[in-house]
Amino acid sequence: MSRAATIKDVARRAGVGVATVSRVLSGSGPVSPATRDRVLAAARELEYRPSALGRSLKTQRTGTLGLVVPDVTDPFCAELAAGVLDCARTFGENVLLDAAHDDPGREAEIVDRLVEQRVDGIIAVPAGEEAAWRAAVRAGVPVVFADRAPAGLPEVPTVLADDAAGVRAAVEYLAGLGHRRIGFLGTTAADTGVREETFRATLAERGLAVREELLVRARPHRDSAFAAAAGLLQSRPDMTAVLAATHLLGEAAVLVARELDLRIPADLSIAMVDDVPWAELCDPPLTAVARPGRRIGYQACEVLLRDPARRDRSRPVVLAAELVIRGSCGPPAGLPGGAARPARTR
Amino acid sequence: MSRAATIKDVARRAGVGVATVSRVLSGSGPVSPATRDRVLAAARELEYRPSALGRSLKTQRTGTLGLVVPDVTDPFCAELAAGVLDCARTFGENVLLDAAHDDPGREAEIVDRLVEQRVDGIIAVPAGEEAAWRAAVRAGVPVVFADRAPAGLPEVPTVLADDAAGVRAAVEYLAGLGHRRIGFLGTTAADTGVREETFRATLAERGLAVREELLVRARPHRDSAFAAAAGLLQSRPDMTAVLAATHLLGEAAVLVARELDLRIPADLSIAMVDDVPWAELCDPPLTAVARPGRRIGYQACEVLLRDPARRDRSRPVVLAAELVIRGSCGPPAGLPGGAARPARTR
DNA sequence: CTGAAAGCGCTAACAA
DNA sequence: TTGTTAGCGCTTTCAG
Repeated sequence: MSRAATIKDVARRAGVGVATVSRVLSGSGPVSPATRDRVLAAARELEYRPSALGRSLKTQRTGTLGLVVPDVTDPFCAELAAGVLDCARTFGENVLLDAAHDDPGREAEIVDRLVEQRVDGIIAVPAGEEAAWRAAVRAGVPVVFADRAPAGLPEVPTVLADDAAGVRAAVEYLAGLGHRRIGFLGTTAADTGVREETFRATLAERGLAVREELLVRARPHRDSAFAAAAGLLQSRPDMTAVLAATHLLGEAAVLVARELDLRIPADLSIAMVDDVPWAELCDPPLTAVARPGRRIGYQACEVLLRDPARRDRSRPVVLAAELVIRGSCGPPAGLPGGAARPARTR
Repeated sequence: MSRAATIKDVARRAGVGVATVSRVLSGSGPVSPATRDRVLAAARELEYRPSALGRSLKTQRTGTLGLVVPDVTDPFCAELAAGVLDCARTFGENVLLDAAHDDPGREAEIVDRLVEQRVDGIIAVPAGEEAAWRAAVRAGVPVVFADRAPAGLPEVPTVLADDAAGVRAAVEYLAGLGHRRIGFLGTTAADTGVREETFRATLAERGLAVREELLVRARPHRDSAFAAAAGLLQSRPDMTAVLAATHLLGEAAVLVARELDLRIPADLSIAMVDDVPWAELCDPPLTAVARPGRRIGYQACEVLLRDPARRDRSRPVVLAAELVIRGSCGPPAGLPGGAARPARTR
């Protein structure tokens, strides 16, 4: 294997000009069947693979787009990425992936590299700081936000899940079951902000008092989630239900409850946002707000690629989130169906 | 925002030649401090971002590598991808990702596109067919296999988990607990082949008979996994333990056991290969063979990028797999401690 | 220390 | 219908 064949090699071998080879291979322009065959044959014999580099340099389109997520390992992000991949494929686009790990500096660096690579566009689940994204937009790279959007960039098209509706459904479900003292496990990160607000608002709508001591916020890391859950569950034995605003928080709640020997849902009902795979495997299976990660990714990609002209100037696309009811929630102890079980202390 | 600035614009603005700009920005060659400053200033004022396209065309290196996995949504693949991303970052390489969904045709198509993009190398969890990979190798693209490798391409460097050791540990653990009738849930896909072989071999080593009726193979899809698990658990009530060769199969086993009201581990011990997140959330938590997906990805990337010369001609890198013992396995019913145990041990 | 110029592989006018 | 040619933006000799 010497050097990869170039369009020139093919042209020479087929006894035609490079333009003809280009025409044949890209299917543009008129070519006589005879020459077409000769070119095709030459290309095949040389195992010619056109170089995207040359083409991109000329056409100013790379046929690849950037995808920036916080963490590929997170099930929601993975679903979202899968959606992007699906859609990109239908458009024949490649996907350059990177993880920013909620670090604005790292995110800025990634965006920088994506711009250097001259991607045709970027789909991002942004870490929050808008600086990096302003830069991308200024650089002329189309950007679409997915799942969340930094404040201050309303002109960037966005595809979101209807978190508010999901949380509202969950809280109403819990309240409908008879719960009056419902806890909330949130984070200090911006994206659980609307979840908390909606939690408060829904409680208020139902005439339930919002008890600040039942609302706790963890930093978005495993340890912190666990600590927050432990603190809440241990210090508030009168709490009969809890809503976790993320699957990490949900996981923490389940584990802490188990450690505390709380029976679910008899002693404590648990629901969470994000219907990750383990929700179903849990015992009892966890009630969760299913947010359509895959569809969000797919749509974000579609918004980016489908007629870029109209892309801007529209309000966010909001996709429905659905409450998936499983076995982790029940009436609070003391209510019909709940009282039958012995009340456990601690 | 008119047109993105090019190196020419910067040169003109700084009053120097393009070569000087290139030298300054790439840090190569000697430049007087004065001109360096002028160039830097001009670049900053113009918000100049060098184009990777021009550079790549010239240098014949794109600074990006391809990553091909079966499915980004699979927790193991996601971990592996995260490892690749980590390592690629330390080398300043970008990662072009795609999912082949175990479809050889699709995989071939992906490889084709990667070659067109002139990636510097490809890391793949291959679907099995070697044709596509031969083509890549012939095209002169360095390839490294991760987690599995198609037969017939021994010259391609490979990074694997020590599945055999992991399975052996699991079977010995089960046998040590007193189980004599251990079932095996495998797949028709090649990668669970060594797991099955090791399962048989270990049984034999311990002087236990291999009962063919306790070995079942599913196609690598959710439904099939479920059907296989249901078939095995329902028809073999005398089986006291089962080893699932993949997490999908493990999931199926857990769900079916629950449906059948089997107590775990009192009625049935379950262990599986791949320590996915839900293993810990399960009740009881599942004993599993933890295969280091992240490290596999990291190492595969390292092998690809770190001194490419010595890359070939070495045997596979094999990373240890560890048996993580949790609560899903216990002595079989009928043995001391087996029958007496309460259903919900941890 | 710096600039001019030759491509890298391809596409798209423009000619023929 | 086909060939020639001028770049796309960059790096890299090679002179100066």
